[in-house]
Amino acid sequence: MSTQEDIQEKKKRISVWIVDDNKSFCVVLSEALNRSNSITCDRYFHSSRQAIEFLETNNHPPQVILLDIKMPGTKGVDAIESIKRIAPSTNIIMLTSYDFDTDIRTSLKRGASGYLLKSSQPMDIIRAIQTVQKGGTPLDPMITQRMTDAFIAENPESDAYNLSAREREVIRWISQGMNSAEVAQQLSITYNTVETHIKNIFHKLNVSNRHAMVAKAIKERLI
Amino acid sequence: MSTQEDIQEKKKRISVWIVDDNKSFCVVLSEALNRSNSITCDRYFHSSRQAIEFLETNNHPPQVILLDIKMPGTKGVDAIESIKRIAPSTNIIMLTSYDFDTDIRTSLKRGASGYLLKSSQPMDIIRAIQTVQKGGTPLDPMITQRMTDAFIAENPESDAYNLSAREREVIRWISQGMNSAEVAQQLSITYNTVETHIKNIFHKLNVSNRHAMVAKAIKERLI
DNA sequence: GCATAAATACCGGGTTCCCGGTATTGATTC
DNA sequence: GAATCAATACCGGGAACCCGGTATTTATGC
Repeated sequence: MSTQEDIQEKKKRISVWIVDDNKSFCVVLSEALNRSNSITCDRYFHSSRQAIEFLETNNHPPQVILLDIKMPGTKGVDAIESIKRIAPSTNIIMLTSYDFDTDIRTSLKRGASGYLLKSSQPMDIIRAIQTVQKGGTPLDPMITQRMTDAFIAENPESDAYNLSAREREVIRWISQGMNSAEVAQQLSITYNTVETHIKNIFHKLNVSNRHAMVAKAIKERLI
Repeated sequence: MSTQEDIQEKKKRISVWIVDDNKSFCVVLSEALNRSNSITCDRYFHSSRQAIEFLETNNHPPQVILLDIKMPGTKGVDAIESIKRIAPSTNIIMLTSYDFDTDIRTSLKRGASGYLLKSSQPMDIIRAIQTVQKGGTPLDPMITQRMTDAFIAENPESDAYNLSAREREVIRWISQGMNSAEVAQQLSITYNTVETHIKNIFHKLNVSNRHAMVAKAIKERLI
């Protein structure tokens, strides 16, 4: 294989880190991942602390982190927010040996992109990494079912901000690219009212400008 | 059941429309959906045109539309963009009897949120509707696999706009709520450079302000 | 070596946004 | 009927954004 092809190959591969206290699990999984031609497992860590420290001093975060939920020291669930703060664009897939509803929910709430059982086949994990890079939410079917049942009854996070229908409507048009004047015309209300709605949304979502509002609304599916 | 409970019950249910030329399929599926306690199938249409017309004159779009991909007249794939234009927040799940890669890709590109085989059990469809409302992407496992294989080799849509790594980085920080000055500090470049990057992104994404940029970048998974 | 593209940097001026207020109406709730 | 909330509306000023330029350096490609 020539150097050029080699570089091209590397570019295509999805970069992945593993964070798991079980050393042999890390070795086995990283080898399996590297055998696939779409993923490179750059490195693995045996504690959240080590991974976060490396992330902070290094300016090349991976595209995906596989994060064990149950570890000595900082728990996986607690590491999510730190990781997301340092590397907002890195997708996190949680790995777990057991399945407590609360942990699943907490993880997804804090920014994890997926949730898999450690008993999954390497092929399933590879597929999950690919899925998450394309924007999907890889969840073990067992977990999906459990989540669906548990989540659907109560109100999801989406309702936590108490946005009114009108406010959501304003966000929708704003996210289409309209400015306040255009939204006003669209909704047949005055410019001032639109501005008031936006100010109220800012408070409810705890943001201070439109782009953050749009980002939060889309990411948290408020609109 | 009292009236209050009745109203509360209705509020919780996910509103769904079915668009499928097969009349008995519509009847059977809508009955199955209504039997669940989480979904209300408000109405069904036997052509995309009818559904779109109703959507235009009515200001209560459903939360989810199940859309057959193969219909006489306007094809399901072509209806997606019209539906998304009228009701941007409505999630669309495509139904299909067959599975061509191109159709799957086109549908997702145009804004569909999921893709199911019509041979799926009603229970699977119910779960898919719930999934899509929580932000997931329900895809039939058969389809997922096919997609993953086909998509991963070539560059995904995300590359169509030719955003540079630096530009994506700028969008990421902007979408966190930072202003240009803060992004400049974050990236150790000047305010002017950030503004230049943003201007260039505007051109590439064909938008004219930050909130549209953020919305597009997130929706099309550019960041 | 020359074209192309990415990343960097600067300027000026018009527009829009952001934020602090205040206030009225109508519907719901207690 | 008082309180609360959503939706409506207005004002003013300072900050940030948008857009039209121009320009240099470095890296990549042919």
